[in-house]
Amino acid sequence: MNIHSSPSFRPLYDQIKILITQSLIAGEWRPGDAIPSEIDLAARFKVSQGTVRKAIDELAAENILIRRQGKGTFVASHSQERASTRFLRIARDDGVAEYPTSRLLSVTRERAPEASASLLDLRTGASIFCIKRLLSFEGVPRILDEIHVPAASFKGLDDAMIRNYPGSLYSFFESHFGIAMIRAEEHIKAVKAGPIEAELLHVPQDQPLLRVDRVAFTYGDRPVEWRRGLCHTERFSYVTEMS
Amino acid sequence: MNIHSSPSFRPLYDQIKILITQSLIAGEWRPGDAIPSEIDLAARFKVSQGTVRKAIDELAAENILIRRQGKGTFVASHSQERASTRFLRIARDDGVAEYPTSRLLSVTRERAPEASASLLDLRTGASIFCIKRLLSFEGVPRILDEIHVPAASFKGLDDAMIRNYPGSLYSFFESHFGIAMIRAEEHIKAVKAGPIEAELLHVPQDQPLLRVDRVAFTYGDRPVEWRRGLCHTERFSYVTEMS
DNA sequence: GAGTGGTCTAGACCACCAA
DNA sequence: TGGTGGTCTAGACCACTCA
Repeated sequence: MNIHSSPSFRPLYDQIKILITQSLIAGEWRPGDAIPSEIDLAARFKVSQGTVRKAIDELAAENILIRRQGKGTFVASHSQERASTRFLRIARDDGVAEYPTSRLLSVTRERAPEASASLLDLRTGASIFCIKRLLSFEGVPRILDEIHVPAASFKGLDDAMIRNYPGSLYSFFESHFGIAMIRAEEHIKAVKAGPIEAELLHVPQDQPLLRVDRVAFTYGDRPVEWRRGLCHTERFSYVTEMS
Repeated sequence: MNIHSSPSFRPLYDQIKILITQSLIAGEWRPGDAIPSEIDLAARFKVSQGTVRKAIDELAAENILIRRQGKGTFVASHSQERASTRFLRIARDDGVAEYPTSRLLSVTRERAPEASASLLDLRTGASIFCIKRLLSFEGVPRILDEIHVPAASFKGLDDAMIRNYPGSLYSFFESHFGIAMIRAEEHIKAVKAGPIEAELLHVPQDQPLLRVDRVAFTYGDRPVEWRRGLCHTERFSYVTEMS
């Protein structure tokens, strides 16, 4: 198969990546599912197995697919244990792994403020759901979250659905709305606690807090969530790595 | 070539990775240098080009090597333009790219406190250099850094050497001591400015600051730098990505 | 045009898993 | 035992850079 025709040369495996991503967007394979074997995909796309392999390798490197030798290749899901810490970067300083408990404060329907609207590619004033919650470690409140998602993509979301769901919020988004978060960008500042945060987080007013603003993306790099977390970092840190 | 002898199976390309890394540790190829071509390396290690290729691919993914089509494969260096922002995650909120200016405050020889010693695999009290500096954007001081490096690895480091060096600190470490930083872990908290920080950063006492603790590693995942940055995040944010 | 990395293929064989 | 991903090879050819 020959697609080498400069200019605007695009490798075959890159085109395969796009085709696989399109199947993910279309929901042909859902989070947790196994996708067809490399040999099957090679036949389907009429390329060699090696080319499919390279496409899958890259998607696996982006944490979109997960390879398991002897079993198959799976669509990454936030319901898997290994995903629990992927988007939660706050950890105990003593290194003990602990997953926080969540207390839902409110779920309301609102008009998107300019700040989150522009980051979500919405018009200011577009309808969104606003979720507020409090995350606690060892029963001590540490993170106050405010989360905005477009109402159009999360039709029918309400308080009780979230409250009754046992897993993480992203796992909930997957199973109820078919929306999988695959990437996020965060901007972090140090701010003073205001009166509301101070009360909810059990800290004095003006306590320094980490303010973590996030935009999360689903397949095709489409932004679908904005959130702001205010975090009390006593005995906890935001942990990150760079290379 | 057959190395498939379970148990303790280790792929060939993984062994090649280790051999390349050892050459980097030994200084056979230094940051900025071109390493031999894939064909030459394949001959040297007596494996196929494809196997060398996979080893280099992984090292390139870790930002240890850099491939340039038509030119060769190079050892990553902090002297390259593309590296300027790799380990500097503080950026202007308005998105304008700006590289800070540095004012060196002091370079002293000290005994390692327990905190940094343990993270650098040194005995408490081991000899270190302590560098203090102030980074400014648009002439406004934003980041107060305290940096610890083992004296044994940075023999002869002094004030004037750093002051006269035109590039970044990591670029300086590379060119004068042959030590290349390839990876770092950071722990971030929100803290109050004390009197010293307040004065140097031109902020009131108790101003919330980002406290960024870093351990940086060189080839072979050897920790060689500890630093603590205190950062005034007005109109600036710490930016990070996850997937 | 020579040399480098980049793509694609075909085929053999190994490691791992489940039935 | 059969199916999956994982490794390794050999070879052909393309894209890019530089002299």
